[in-house]
Amino acid sequence: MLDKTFDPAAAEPRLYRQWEESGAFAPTEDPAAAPFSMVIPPPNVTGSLHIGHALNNTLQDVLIRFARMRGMAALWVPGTDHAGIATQMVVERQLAAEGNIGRRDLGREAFVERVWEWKAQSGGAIVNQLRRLGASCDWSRERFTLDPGLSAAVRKVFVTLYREKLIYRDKRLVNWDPHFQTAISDLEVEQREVDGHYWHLAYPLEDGSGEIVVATTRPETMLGDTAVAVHPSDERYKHLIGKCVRLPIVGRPIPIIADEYADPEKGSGAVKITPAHDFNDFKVGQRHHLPMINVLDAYARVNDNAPPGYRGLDRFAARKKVIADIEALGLLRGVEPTRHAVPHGDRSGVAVEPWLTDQWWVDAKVLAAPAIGAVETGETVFEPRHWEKTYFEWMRNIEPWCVSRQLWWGHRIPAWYGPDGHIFVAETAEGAAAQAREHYGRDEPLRQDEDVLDTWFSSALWPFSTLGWPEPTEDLKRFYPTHTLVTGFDIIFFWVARMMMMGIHFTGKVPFRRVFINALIRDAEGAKMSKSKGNVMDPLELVDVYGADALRFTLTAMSGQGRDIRLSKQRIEGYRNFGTKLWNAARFCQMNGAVAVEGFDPAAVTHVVNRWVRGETLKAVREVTAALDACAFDDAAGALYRFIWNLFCDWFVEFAKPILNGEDDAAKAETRATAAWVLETILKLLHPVAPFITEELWAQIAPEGRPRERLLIVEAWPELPDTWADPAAEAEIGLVIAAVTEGRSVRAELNVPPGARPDLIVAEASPAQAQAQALRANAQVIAHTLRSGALRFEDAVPEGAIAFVAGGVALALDVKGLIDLPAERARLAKEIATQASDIDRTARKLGNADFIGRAPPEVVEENRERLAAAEQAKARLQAILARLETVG
RNA sequence: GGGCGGCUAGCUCAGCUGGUUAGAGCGUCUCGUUUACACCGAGAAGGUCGGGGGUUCGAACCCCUCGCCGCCCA
Repeated sequence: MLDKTFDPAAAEPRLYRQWEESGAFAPTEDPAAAPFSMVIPPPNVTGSLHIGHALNNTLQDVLIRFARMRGMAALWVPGTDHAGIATQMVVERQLAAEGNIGRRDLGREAFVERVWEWKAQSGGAIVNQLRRLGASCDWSRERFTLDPGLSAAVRKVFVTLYREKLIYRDKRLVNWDPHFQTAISDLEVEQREVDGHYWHLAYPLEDGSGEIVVATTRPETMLGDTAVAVHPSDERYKHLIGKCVRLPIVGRPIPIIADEYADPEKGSGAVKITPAHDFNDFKVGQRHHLPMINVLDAYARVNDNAPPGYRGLDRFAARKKVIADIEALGLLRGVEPTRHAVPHGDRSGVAVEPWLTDQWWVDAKVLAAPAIGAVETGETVFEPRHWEKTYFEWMRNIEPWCVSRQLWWGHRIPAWYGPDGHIFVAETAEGAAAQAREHYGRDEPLRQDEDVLDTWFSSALWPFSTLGWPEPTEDLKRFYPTHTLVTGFDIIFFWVARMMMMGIHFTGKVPFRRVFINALIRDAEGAKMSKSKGNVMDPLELVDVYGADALRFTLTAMSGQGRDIRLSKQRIEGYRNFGTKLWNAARFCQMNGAVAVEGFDPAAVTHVVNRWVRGETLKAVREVTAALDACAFDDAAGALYRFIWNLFCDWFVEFAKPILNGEDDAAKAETRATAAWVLETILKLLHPVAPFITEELWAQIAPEGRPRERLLIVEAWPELPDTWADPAAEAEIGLVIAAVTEGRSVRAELNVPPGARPDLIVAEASPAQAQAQALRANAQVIAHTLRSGALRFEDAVPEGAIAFVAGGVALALDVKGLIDLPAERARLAKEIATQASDIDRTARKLGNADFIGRAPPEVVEENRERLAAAEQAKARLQAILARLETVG
């Protein structure tokens, strides 16, 4: 006998082990099986599972389990990302905490070794956390972005793109993170609103004929100014164009130039130009061939290109000094407070500097073109579709991608420099040496580029590098392109777009057919979860308390498309209860000997309750299947919830009770077998979302002595014939349900004592034959669920009975002496009013010639029927009320 | 400034290509221990679908406009 509740803590680890040991996570070898593959968005190797991972991986697991049960060769490739800057940051912090030296003092080799140690120590954590969640990844294929194979793929891609001139080295402005002393890509920069000032600085004209005032939020950059720009059509300054000002403090003469970048509406209309420290100014500088004077070093301290008094000053100290000096010179023309956006490094949190350096760039524009096309043609589709707009928006305006990072943890760039600076790009040092020999005519010492690649460079190859590319492996042949990618919208640019570009460029095929964008999880108040706010929900704690299934079901049910998820414990608790409900329904089946019967054919059932539930099961199977096919996870969860709780438990189990306790042995046996069959179908349907409890029940409800041949995880997904739809049974049981529901409502409203078992009267001389038959045939079932007495057929509602209408049939509960007359009158009056308003509304509609003329005939007919039914119901109720008046 | 979402019951959300009596869960209230389940059962209350226009026989759904809220990109 089952316990009263499921014990997830005890069962989950056992079940997971069972799955893993059974080999169920690997794709079937069956060559006839259609492939269904996914790659996991690799979490940071040293990270830990947060609630967003839980959502993302639950949805993937739902998909992969669904595919597996459908007999597909289901492969979910797991793995982790080395997460360059994030991981390096953690280890550097560790070093600092230990009072140790910085990484530069430690040296590259020792530092990288240290990171590997940290990876070895913490790297398994997140993978085990995925197991706790029930993720059925094929762990035998687990990959890490720094694995030898994946690293080889990275080098191959780099070298190929270099040869194709799609990767090049260039000196340009980059976003420089002075904290990490590395370049970062545009995507790693976030704009933060900060309070600042507009300082108005006067630059005296060189000829002494006056001054020109410029406004800036970054006065320290004036040390690197090489021009002042005014709008060409700005009458105020036209006469000054071509003249020079003498840059205060520095003393350098710089020209006044005409450029449309200067906005006459802003400030004085004149703008200082610092090409080496501002992206807009850089463009102006290029247009006008201005010198680019870099005045900051890698730490954002003022360098030797500035006057001596400034050298070595931090940028913020330099700002203060510039202001002070300008003021002392009498050139400060005003200060106004302002709030403006300042670019910050997303990891370091410090203001980034536009800084002029040599970096490696990927020509994203060229790679983007076919990636845009693939989504335009629908070769890859986004789900929900509207994310395609976001994708297009970015891809169509894509900028070159800075891929070099001045870090140590990552894929070292496969480029070597000769003594004269000549670049040799090759997959190996030997290859580079060979090129150099060719180039110089002799061996020359080469120096490998110190930099590593952006983490997202290797991530971009993930769908094919994990399958073995560039080797033509079996996996690659069978499982690429992958079927679906499940990820968050926050990495559409970082990751999805780049996989599209690299995938198409290197394999000629899109990396995935479908991209499902899952929602972002927030707390119950709608705030983004963050450690600093202290509102994070640890998925593992939730698993501890409620079980993995409850968390999974909650996340699935709440994953409505394109919307934030507000997660609350209350909700999880509700779905935990749902599991218990199912558990107890199974317990009921078990107590009643409802076990799977060998050779049972649901097609052959005859009892109307069984025929009905068979049809409802068919509907549920269709609904859940269609929903999962469409990634409509919330619909799938909703359909499961309703079918299991509101249909199977609330109605079928109740209907089964009188049959199982009755005298008809054939009906009993059939109902037991049907119940067992529906339950097993439920376990299959629910398994992708709630794998643990279903697998456990699958084992526990197996008939004594006959263990299951297979685990539920590899059972076949239900496919039921459409012929099992049974409109007649549906109509019959529908009437029963309506009668019981209405009857209960009436009982409650009139305070009929709960213990009373009043007779149910079919109060009409001649109800429709089918309906009368239906009620008669289900008298037992009705009596049980309505808690009524005998079912009687009478010509009219007898005195003292409370009448109601269900499914068009006039019914009454014979509660002589028990009813509260005034309450009953009020109830009837209210009911009549409801019908009257419906009649009114419908009649008005039907009275409208336009409606009759233009609405589709079936809609008109529908309304006619409704009107007739309402009028009939109203008439009946009025008659009863009238009689009640005379009685009372 | 550009773009994308959202605004439906006290709360969280469903409502597909216009025709439902606008739904669910939670919460609230009333009743209930009927041998699967109190992590339960039965019933009830609760919404002018953000405001205003328009299209249509008919709008929560389509169009315009305004107002908030959130996110992304400048």
